Amino acid sequence: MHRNDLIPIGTLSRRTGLAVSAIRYYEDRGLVTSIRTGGNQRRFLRSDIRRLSFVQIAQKLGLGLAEIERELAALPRGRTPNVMDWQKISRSLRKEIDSRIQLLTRTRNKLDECIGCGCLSLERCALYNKEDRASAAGPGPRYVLD
Amino acid sequence: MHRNDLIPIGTLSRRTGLAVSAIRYYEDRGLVTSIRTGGNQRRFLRSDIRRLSFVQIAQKLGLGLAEIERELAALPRGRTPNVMDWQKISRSLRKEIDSRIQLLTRTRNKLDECIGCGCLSLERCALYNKEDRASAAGPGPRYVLD
DNA sequence: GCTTGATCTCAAGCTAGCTTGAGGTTGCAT
DNA sequence: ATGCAACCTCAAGCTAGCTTGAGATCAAGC
Repeated sequence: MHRNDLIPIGTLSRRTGLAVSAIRYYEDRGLVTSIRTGGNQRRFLRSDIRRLSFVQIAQKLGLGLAEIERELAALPRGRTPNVMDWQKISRSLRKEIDSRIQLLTRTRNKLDECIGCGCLSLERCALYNKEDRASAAGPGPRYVLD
Repeated sequence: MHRNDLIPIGTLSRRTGLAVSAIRYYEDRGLVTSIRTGGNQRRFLRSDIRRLSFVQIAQKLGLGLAEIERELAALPRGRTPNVMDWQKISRSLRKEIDSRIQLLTRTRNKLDECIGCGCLSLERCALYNKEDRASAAGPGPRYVLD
């Protein structure tokens, strides 16, 4: 509503903790959009602070930028997201966390069995049969939660 | 128990599900070692099947190759690892899983609070508010991430 | 008006973790 | 002894997710 609803990239950087270069990269990737001033400088909406915060949280959960973009697609276009919008998308994220916890728990249980028999690599080991590998595939190197 | 204990890279590939090129890469990285035949072909120990299986499991948990190498350092050198060795290293992996589950659970709880107040997009939300304890750590959604 | 810091574009570089391709050799079955 | 799959090395390429650098422009305080 006021003029100061538009913030330059440096401010967005400070408010999100993201590097300016990262924000520009995200814009290229379509994760966030900006308008330009007469002098061709980017101006973002304040609500983009939250948008990029969401990106960071989702990333920590192991989602790739493409997946995050898909999640963000649930947010309205042309209107600043409201409480309901964020609730909806947050719940989606919660489901993601739940499934990851489940996967880890299953893996842990299987590892427990394998500690018992010391097998770890035997064909019959529950941890390592083909069937299981398919279902457990996904996270990859991005799945680093510090 | 003589020649049979040494396997070529293709066999190791089939037994682990890893690509031949990946195994060679791991050898370059020092995750596994081999001896050479007179014709310069690699020969691995049967126990390397288990070693590489461990690598894959650890990778799924989000560990980088460098970290995995550190874990593997716990295995004996010059002797084929026995059940006890693998039990020990498996337990180490189990701890890793536990801590990841804990982190996810904490994150989920915080996200729940935010769904409860519908705040993920509001300035006063504990997740994003710069003025509360989250801001002490600096900008960005640290409260959820840390 | 001047200076300084913030911003711009575009291209290239970087880490991780591999794969792919070219060109050549080995080893085992027939 | 021959054929061919499996093996070898080395270099380059690929995806993801950015960063860095060059060279230029913009915006704001004094």
